[in-house]
Amino acid sequence: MAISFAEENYLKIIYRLSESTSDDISTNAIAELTQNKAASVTDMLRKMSDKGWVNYQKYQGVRLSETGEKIALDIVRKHRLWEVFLVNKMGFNWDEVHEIAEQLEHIESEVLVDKLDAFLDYPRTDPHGDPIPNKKGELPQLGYIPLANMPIGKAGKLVGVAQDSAVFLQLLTKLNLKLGANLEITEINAFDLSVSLRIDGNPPVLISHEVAKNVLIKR
Amino acid sequence: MAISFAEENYLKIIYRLSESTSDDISTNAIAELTQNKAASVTDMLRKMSDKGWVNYQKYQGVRLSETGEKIALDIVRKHRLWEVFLVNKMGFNWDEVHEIAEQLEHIESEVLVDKLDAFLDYPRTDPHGDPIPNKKGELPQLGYIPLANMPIGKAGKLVGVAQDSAVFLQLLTKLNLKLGANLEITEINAFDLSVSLRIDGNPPVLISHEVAKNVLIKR
DNA sequence: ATTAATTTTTAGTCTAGCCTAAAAATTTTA
DNA sequence: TAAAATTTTTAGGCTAGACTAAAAATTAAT
Ligand SMILES: [Mn+2]
Ligand SMILES: [Mn+2]
Ligand SMILES: [Mn+2]
Ligand SMILES: [Mn+2]
Repeated sequence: MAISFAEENYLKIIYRLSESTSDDISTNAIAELTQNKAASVTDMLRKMSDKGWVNYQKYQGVRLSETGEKIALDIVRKHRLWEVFLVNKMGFNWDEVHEIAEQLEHIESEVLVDKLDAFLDYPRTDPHGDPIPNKKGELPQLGYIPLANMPIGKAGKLVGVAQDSAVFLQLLTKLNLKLGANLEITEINAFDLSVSLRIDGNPPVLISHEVAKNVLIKR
Repeated sequence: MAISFAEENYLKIIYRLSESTSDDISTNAIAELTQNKAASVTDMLRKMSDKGWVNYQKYQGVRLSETGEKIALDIVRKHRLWEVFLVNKMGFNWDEVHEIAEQLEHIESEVLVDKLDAFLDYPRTDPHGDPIPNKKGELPQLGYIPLANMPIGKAGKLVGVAQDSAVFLQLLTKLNLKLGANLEITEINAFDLSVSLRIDGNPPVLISHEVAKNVLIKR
């Protein structure tokens, strides 16, 4: 049996949750991202465990197996390559591509993915600065850090975002924060951790800590 | 509720069957193309009839309603545009694209289809010479006729195929029959209706009636 | 015009993937 | 450390879309 869209989506979401923690992933966390109820998640975890894609013990949370991670990385690769296609070739904005890529990531053809990769000139990152796994599932090491962690007075380049919700991306665009911009923190306000930020040498503007946490820079 | 892949496939297949007849389409004919059993088709026809996409009376066969035909034409449009993309931009051969387009045709984004259409320079036909419906569902009138119907001695240009199975397309390639080739029938053998054919001025070669029926030319 | 063959529909089942409500386990709080 | 709150699982149910086997309708052949 071939893998289903539902299974692919679960694996991808477990992968995403695993990126930001070394703990086992909870049923509830998965339920929130898949937009399903916890009971449905439990069901699916049992099935995927039987298939050997995850290591799951009830009440103990779940982790991807090696096979599961490979599958997840392949879907992530497709998702991000298609996003590059949509932005670079089809002229979409970076806040418009997520839903379409969510569908395109399930297209099944290894040859197509390779040809697409070549057509796009083997991009290392997607339009949000996220790294694109190669054919073998290896991620390029990018060394990106959240803007919120950059010391005052040092300059860095905006190279990615830690989130790709449309509202967030649209806010960045409004603030003139786009990929490649030169950033320097001039001040951090102790009260709310908001940040005074110089963008491309212009007079500083104020952004929230929430934004600063989700903007990725390279020094 | 959004339309499902299964429903889209049924509509597209009923459309395809309707192209070559004005009769109502039989349950069995649909079953053969969808690769399902007749009982499953009956089930689906009832459901699609309730949704107003087909006119169906049991034992009497089925026809697309106006809405149903619009949906079908939209899927055909997407299928054929994606085929052009795969051949012209991704470098696939014309016998390799059908299965992938079968998946891509279900991607839901009107904007994407329009952008793709523009990206491909508004093609009028797909890699098999089949007409691509426009946004409104109108098909360009191409005036293609089967090679088998061309009179002896007259010349025509190969502009399409009436079938796109991989074996057939590969045979054409082997026979050096590709889109754009200049064709002239020099002889038709009464015994088996096989055809002596001059391709681009070369010495005549023999092709079967079966092939001649499925090659489309414009005079 | 019957009978036989074929086609289509009905009836009953199955699986995937979801749901709600209730029970059980775990974690937090007092 | 016992009670309360939260999380997770179980139990039972639902729909979409398939299936098989049997019945009914239509079509073809005597
Ligand atoms: Mn998806
Ligand atoms: Mn992305
Ligand atoms: Mn399809
Ligand atoms: Mn085609």
